[in-house]
Amino acid sequence: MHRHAGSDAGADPHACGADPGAVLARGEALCRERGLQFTPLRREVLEAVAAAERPQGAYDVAERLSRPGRRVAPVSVYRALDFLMEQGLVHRIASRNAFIPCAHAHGPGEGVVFLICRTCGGVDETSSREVERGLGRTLERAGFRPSHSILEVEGDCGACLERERAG
Amino acid sequence: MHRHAGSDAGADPHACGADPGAVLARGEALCRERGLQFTPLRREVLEAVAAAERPQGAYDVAERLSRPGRRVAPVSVYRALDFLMEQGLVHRIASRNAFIPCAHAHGPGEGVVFLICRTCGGVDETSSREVERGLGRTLERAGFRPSHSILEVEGDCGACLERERAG
DNA sequence: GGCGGGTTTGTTACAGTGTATCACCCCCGC
DNA sequence: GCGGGGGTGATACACTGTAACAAACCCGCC
Repeated sequence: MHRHAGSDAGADPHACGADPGAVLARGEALCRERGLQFTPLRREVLEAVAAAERPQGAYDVAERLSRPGRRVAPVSVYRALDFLMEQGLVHRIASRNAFIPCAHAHGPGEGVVFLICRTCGGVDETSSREVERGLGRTLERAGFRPSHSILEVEGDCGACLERERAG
Repeated sequence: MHRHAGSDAGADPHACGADPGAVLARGEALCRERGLQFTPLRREVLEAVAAAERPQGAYDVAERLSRPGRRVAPVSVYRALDFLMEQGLVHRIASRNAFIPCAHAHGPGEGVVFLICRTCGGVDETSSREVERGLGRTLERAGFRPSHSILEVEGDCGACLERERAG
């Protein structure tokens, strides 16, 4: 899954994980542009995360990439994931200890909302200027200077609600 | 710490963890009212979390409660924490795998924002109708029915910013 | 061509977080 | 007394993440 769920008026829609090819292409372009190495391992890890329907744990990825004759240790996956997160190519879902791909660039300070479906397990990513603005005001009132924030919502996605209604 | 950082106009201020006695009193009252057992272990776990300045891990609590002659296993602490969370007496900070006390009742569906200071490690709890409203609209637009959400902001709290400016 | 230095990866070991399972205990109602 | 349910103790285990060090690799430079 990792569909995009829409965002505030004016924001670009984007597809998170909808197309592994697009994610890989973005990773490659982005690394070239920044003079960083898009190594085979990093590519494979990104590919594994992007190909999955649901958030993948580091150990899931390690298992996916391991075959008889080639073992990929979790620690290697963690390093690749750290790199990919720094570059904004994957996100970590704190409430699940798992990772999802991200195919679009986030603006600086732009808030992201993760929509985690408890039925199908998929995760959508969206953003909201409304939430961002409200949060900014709230933090200001509290005298708190933010550096990073996570907003994860668990519930039922539209598709699963529809399926439930029909079935 | 666990100070209260203020909330939207009209919302009651509340002190999370500011007064362990108040937290315990609320726990006791709430269990009596709901016909649940506020056992010694649960009380001790809540007390340990409430007395701490910063979020406590389950293993921290287990260590705190253990003395020569009496060992409290982490698993027991987890069970107590699960109970306390269900009753809304403690919150879990997902980004830290740790727990903080909560001395006030949250309204149904009321959003809570955790402000995590990366300098002093303390956590403030606040709420914002603005954020809640914006999030509600965003979720509606996405066709997503929420059951539970977490909003954690990491940064620098006012006190630490002040201290930095002075020192 | 060989050398030095930074980055990436492999490997092992370990720390930290959370859960499953079963036995025991205690209390309460029948 | 006796059965049953909730709570706790205890052990073992699964899952998540990091530290430390060695080996491989790449690239510029002499």
